[in-house]
Amino acid sequence: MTEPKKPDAPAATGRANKHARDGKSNPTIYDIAKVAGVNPSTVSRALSKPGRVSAKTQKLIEDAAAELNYQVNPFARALPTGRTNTFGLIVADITNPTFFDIIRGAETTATLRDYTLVLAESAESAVTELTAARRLMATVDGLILASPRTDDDNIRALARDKPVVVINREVEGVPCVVPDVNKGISEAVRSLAANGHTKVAFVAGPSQSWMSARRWEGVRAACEWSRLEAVRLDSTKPTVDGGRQVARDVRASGVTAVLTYNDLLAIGLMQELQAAGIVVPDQISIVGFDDIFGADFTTPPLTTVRSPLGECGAGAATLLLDLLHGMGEPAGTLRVETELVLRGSSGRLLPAR
Amino acid sequence: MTEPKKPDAPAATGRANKHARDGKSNPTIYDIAKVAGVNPSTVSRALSKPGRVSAKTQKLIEDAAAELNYQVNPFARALPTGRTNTFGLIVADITNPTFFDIIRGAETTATLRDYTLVLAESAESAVTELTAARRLMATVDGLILASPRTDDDNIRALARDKPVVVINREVEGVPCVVPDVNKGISEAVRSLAANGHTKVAFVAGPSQSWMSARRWEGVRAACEWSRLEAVRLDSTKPTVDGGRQVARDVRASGVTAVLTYNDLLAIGLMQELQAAGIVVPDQISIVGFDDIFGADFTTPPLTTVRSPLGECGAGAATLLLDLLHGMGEPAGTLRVETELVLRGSSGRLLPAR
DNA sequence: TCGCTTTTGTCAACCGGTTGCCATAGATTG
DNA sequence: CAATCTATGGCAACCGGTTGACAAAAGCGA
Repeated sequence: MTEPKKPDAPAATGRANKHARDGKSNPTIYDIAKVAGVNPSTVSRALSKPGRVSAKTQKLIEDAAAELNYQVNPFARALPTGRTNTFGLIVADITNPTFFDIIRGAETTATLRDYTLVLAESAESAVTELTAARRLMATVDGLILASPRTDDDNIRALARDKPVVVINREVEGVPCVVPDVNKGISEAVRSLAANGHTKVAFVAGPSQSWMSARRWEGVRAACEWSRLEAVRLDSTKPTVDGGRQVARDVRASGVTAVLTYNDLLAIGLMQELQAAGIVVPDQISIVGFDDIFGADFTTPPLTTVRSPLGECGAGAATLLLDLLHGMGEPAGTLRVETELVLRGSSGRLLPAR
Repeated sequence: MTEPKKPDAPAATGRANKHARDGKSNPTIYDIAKVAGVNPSTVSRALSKPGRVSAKTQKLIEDAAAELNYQVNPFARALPTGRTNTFGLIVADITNPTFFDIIRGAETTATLRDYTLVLAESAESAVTELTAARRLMATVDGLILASPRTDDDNIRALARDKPVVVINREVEGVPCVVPDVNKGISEAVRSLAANGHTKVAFVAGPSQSWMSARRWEGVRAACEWSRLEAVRLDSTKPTVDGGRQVARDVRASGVTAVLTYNDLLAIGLMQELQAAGIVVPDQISIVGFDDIFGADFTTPPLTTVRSPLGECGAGAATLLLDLLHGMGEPAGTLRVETELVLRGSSGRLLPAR
């Protein structure tokens, strides 16, 4: 009974017909083929290889597809080709607002180009991150790593498998999207210098954070240029809580202005200092990084070096998709501009009363 | 030169061997079968049907799988079964912090149970939402809709296809997770009443928002109970900006306390009122909803009715996964508690100076 | 009108698991 | 010890597109 053709059948008297439809599950290219009176492979070509079939047949097939309300089965397509029209995005912490805009930028670009975004979180752990990355690798066409904690070699290993784009970090041999901190930082430091500050602190982020190192470098260089003294303080974690905890060190350091690794730290620091009766910015100026959601909720609103996070997400997605479609070269770093957003938390030092 | 096999090789004389490995692509169950000396179908059973094969064979196969570093091909599995170990989450706005915790809750639960989360955004549009939902439906096992804008009938239609769970809205016949507003609201209103307020306003959210309607109902009922006068004001959009815009109406309404549909509106409103020189809470009390990230960044920090958003996300994911695994009944609504978070933006009215 | 190139459609073999059905071997029972 | 049952592994047909090879058809110049 494996004989699919019935030599004597007058009409479609489907017996053990292989691709018989019973109106139950979704229509397939076989159904379309039957309706349009062509071979299934012709349908496949019409639907995915523009120009491969004649305009006439194309139209015929498209009409049949529309009539049947056909939708390709992504798995059936993925099985032989490996393509899934999907890419993964791994962030360190979904509730960290730094990533919100990155996620949105990537999602928007994905949808725009008919891709689906798969999201995973690493919970700030390098091993979780790598596990998630490996897991995703199986089902996506490419991967975006936002502020990855994994080391360079592992990232390169992933990148050998499928296209990978890194955000907020530079990895040799892997395409990256990083905010160029210099412009924003020098604006910030110049502004502080102009307001009479002479000694500033930088509150660093996680020790393995590539970006934290870049920012500290930038701050130190800018301070040198402006002839300010710069000191570096460590934080326990890059959160509001971490900011509160570092307040002691900040006061002890005797600086009149602070730049922090990120806005969260800045906000926590400001809260703690204010709780201790210190007036911002009269007694101390505070400058954050990133301009996250909520940075302007504080009183005074936070001065910060804005990174165009949405742009980073969108840029990384674009880079990845271009890579997937064979356009453009594999490596290279995309730099996006940063700028100072001057709000109320920084300004002129008032003489002590 | 496309001939990879040498027909005269002495060993491993794979002829037109169907599942010949060349060490290139990923190992398959056929490779395992060969190594373990069993049939591929036995491998399949050993790997996915616990108990179907003998312990001895099981071990044999597992060892071979480990040795080859085998990973199932999700597409090959999905094709015949339809199962993908994936579910979708659609939110109205990725950058709205209300959804952050929902996303995290869902993601955490997903990872915990070996599922992958696919995220999509509807950009607050009912049609985009439906499109995204339909698109996702093809590739996921189930769907979570957070604060959907689509109408009930369309949601039910989706739910007929695959399991759907709704957050922040009740849809007859579809399992839902909703914060039970009453406890939090009555706490809030009682607190206002105790502080001498007699007339409060509720700033509503989007007109199609089910949750906004519930909250207004809750506020009105609680006010009636506490013998307060309640008025309802409309907002243009449920954002910080919308909050700023509604400030005029709030002042015109002559109330001394305001509850807003969400924290974003509350924050915007507070900013605008403060900019006009009004002191919060001395001259007006403000209470938000949700307790989003950043609600405590403001000065004074925002009093708000907290919804356990993370719990909602996790609960919805759990509900969905249980449904997918045949446990539990299809419908029913999961209610989570809300509570008042008393911070500085509400309190006793000071007599006008 | 004929041979030659270019389209265009068909055939069939995949991609890699899953699963119903069946055969066999070992266990159980009378 | 024969008869029956059950646990286990094998066979082969799917799931639904994709694609290389090829043949039929069409276009075209001489």
